[in-house]
Amino acid sequence: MKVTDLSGLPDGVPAHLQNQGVEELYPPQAEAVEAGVTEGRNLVASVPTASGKTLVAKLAMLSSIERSRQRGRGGDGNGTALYIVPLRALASEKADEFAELERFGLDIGVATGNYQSDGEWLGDNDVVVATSEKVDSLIRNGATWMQDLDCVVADEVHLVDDAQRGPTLEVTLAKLRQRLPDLQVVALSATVGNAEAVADWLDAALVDSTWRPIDLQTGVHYGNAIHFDDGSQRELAVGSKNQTAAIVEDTLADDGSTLVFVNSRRNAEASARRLASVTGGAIDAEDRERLREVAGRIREVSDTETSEDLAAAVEQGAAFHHAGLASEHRSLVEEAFRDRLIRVISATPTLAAGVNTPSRRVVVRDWQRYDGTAGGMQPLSALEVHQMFGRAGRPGLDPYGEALLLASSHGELEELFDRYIYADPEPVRSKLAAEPALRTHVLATVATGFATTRSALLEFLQETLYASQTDEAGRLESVTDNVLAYLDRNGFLEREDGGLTATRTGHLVSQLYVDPMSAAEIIHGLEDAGAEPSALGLYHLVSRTPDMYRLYLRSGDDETYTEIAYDREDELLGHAPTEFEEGEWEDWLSALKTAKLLEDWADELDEDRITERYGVGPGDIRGKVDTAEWLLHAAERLAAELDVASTTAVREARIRVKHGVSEELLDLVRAENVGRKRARRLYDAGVETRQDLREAPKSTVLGALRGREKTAENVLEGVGHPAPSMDDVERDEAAIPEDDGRDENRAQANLEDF
DNA sequence: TCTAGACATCTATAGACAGCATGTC
DNA sequence: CTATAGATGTCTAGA
Repeated sequence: MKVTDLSGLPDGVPAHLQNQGVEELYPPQAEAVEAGVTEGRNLVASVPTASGKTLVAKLAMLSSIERSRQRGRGGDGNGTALYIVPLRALASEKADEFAELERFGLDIGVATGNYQSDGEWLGDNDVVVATSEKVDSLIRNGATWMQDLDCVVADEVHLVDDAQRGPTLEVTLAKLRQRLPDLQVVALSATVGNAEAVADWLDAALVDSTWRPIDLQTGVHYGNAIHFDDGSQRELAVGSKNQTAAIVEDTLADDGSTLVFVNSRRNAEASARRLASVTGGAIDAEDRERLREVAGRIREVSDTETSEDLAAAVEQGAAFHHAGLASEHRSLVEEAFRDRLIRVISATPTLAAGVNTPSRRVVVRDWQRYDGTAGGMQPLSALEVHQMFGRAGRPGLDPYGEALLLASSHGELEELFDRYIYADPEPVRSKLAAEPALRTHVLATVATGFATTRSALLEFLQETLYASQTDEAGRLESVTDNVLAYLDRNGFLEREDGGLTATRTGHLVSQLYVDPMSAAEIIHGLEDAGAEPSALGLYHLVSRTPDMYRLYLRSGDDETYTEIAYDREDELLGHAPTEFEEGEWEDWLSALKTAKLLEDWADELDEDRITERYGVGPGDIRGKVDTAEWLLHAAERLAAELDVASTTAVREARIRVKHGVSEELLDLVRAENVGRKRARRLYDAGVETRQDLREAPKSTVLGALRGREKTAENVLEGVGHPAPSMDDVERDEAAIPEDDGRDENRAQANLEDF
């Protein structure tokens, strides 16, 4: 099918596609059009990565907007298309990709937790890209523009299988469909075992294809050769002993790049270090210079050990990639890899699910992963491995892609072929009937008035994928009843003759988007607290909710934190478990460890000291701080609702953790361009408030900011200084901070604990 | 007695959404 | 209950 054959699209779209070099649709795209995506028909497309799913989505959205415009005749059609993604990083990536549609008069908006273009004005956009949680939250908070949706696209819909976040996507789609009977639903999925079941659930046509625009060869490396799926073999030059190194070397000889997937952060870092010695020799002077530049920018992001290790590897053309990295680190690495500067990345699965980083070769080095709940190593699913494989081959750039597994014995070679090369991906199974998932969604469904009786609630749940998949008729009902009882018991909703009403607190909890169990824990803690709970007490309280991903206890931590638990017993809120209740006690301690990290951050301890002390990466600090801030915001609202005395203390603890400063700096950090470090330097030089900043001698400010004129000007400008110019200002030597020395002192008090 | 290298033992384990109101080094 | 890489500790042979 040619693009010129397309109809029902805004004027100029086929011509625009031709300009981009698209003449002919890919076979799965043509199938989608034949199935009616451009005519408002529901569609499930189960196709491999990079086989043109995005164009299918664009065609669906463009045609639905065009239809809406026709209906609105004359006026600017007020319909909207919603594109749901699983990750925030993907939201901005997709929005950038859709930006080209602006030439057809479409506005693109983004809505995620940390970035929202225009509140209620979101509805003025023609296309909104959002995470599933954000969409759920928008529904809960009654965003009116959702009533005007014409088309919703759910990207990576196979993630409904995910135990934590899958139910959100599932319930969100079910709600949208129930509320808007004419809504067109397009679901894009990786190839899965039961795409037809998903299609049935959504009353959709199905395109189920394994077609790829670029050849993908899969195989297993064993001994000194790669055994491909088509029976062919490739002998590698004898050189490195290490399997991964041998493959990377071989790829380099062909001027290609390699993506190595491993099963832990530590392995990713170690592997990058080793592979750096392989890539280091293959880099010419010009690339080396550019790599040094990238390494420099990496070092600027933070001065932690992780940052330094990464920069050192990057200088050699290698890198690691995992969730402990700051997001700036991640994007620098991804960008340099796409620019073919970095030749090899050792990564945890972050990269498989995330943004677009294709590579000539993909090596799945570790096919098993530690899983504490299963008691040991578990094999990856075929679906996961296939997703990683899908990163192989850059359409239009590489002649082909290769995806490899590594075997260390002949038996393993055969097992890998059976398990991953020849195997079909697993079916998608809904995880909705788990209490944690239903807890939050049942409350939201009642609070938003979607269901006002028990039977209406059950009827709604019948519209989910879970209901269409289960044979156990009573299961959903009994879990729902458990959940209703829990919500009732905690005062979030009331049951009367089968009628369901959310209480005020219940409404608030639903809108705050926290797990009702988190809210219950916070409420108990706050009721137990006096007017002045300590910051540590509050950090501990939010750290032990199910919404906080706690730090692991490592060997020795047990004693350390048990001691702290007793030392600061009276600061901790709520009912403490005893040392003999093993599971609970351990949970209490890991929450305490997390709380200590937050306290250290709010006590202005240096980032690198924190990463060292808690064995985390710079990205982890950011993540914990973010989550804590969010939960403390919820706690603040709950405290106000309950009218307990601690509201002010909660707010202060929240703002301190947000900025990472102690109380005395709170005024300063509110100034533009002033963060925890600059605020501390200014304060120590005697500039203690924003008012001081305007009135203090400019030489003092310049000295405190270590003589950076431009920075000093920006800071003064930010607080409305009448004459921010630093021309002819001499820095005041007395105000210059003595670097490092002071930070060490500040850490002292805490160090004694360790 | 010292040291390099072989060998044994120990240790630790992926990912990341949400509210709200504005701005890091 | 399952594994494995890397760090650290211990042993041994050779000087």
